[in-house]
Amino acid sequence: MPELPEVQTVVNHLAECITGRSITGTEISWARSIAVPGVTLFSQQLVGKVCRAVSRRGKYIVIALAPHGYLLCHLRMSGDLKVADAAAPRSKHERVRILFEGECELRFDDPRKFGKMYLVADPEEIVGTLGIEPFSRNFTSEALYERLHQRALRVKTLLLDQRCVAGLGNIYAVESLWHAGINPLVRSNKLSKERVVKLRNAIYEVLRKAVDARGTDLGDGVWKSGGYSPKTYGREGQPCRRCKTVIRRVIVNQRSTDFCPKCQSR
DNA sequence: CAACCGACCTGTTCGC
DNA sequence: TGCGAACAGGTCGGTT
Repeated sequence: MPELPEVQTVVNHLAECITGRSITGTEISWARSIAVPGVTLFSQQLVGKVCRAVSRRGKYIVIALAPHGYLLCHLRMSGDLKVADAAAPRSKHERVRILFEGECELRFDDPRKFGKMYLVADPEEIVGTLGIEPFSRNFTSEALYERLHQRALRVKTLLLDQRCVAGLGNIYAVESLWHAGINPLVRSNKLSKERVVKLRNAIYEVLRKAVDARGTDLGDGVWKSGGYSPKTYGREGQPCRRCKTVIRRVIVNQRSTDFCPKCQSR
């Protein structure tokens, strides 16, 4: 479900609500939501810590704790993290609750149970292998070109590889390729410098607009607040927003991939 | 080396 | 209306 813009939306919410608060307890109803360490250690080490800051790396939420340690969370397909009043009714799919002083709690909802939380000394243990952060100054067309040309994968496959660019998922990879006019099946190492410049700019613009819109609303009720409206993703059979050609769908890496056969020809 | 497949899970939608 | 199949925003490890 969540890609970079949706994760950023969660981060903004958490930063506002739990920064400076201290943890008083935990409730874990699905043990496998805790990736590391074990459930017991996780709870023991969390109690008494203070939430120092909340940030994001790729699709990981990073909560810095005082006096030490980091709580990371990956929402995977269906996860959501929100702060709620202790008295507020709980959702059906709540997996972990982290209790704070002042009757407020962090709730990890995750219907499909794919999401994970990590309590570590150094976030690099988890996010160390991630690629370029799209909003950092390192995200240049030169850097992207170099990474695309290191391998001969279909360009969309490489965009989904978090070791290349961190934060893109199926929706925004599809959207970026449409904006850049690049066919998803093209080999990454065959892209010219000019096309990589277009791709870099498309990725940056798509993500920036989606963050501003607080993510995408796909109508399942989870990201209802998200106002980003995909131009191509999920529009198979409908006219291209640019040239009216019927949008087609192919499967790349077992993921649905919508594209315009004319704007994104080979 | 790149592509594919099954796991991990549950909920929703679609076709009959 | 009911029921099974297909599919869903992610990632990993093992095969082809």
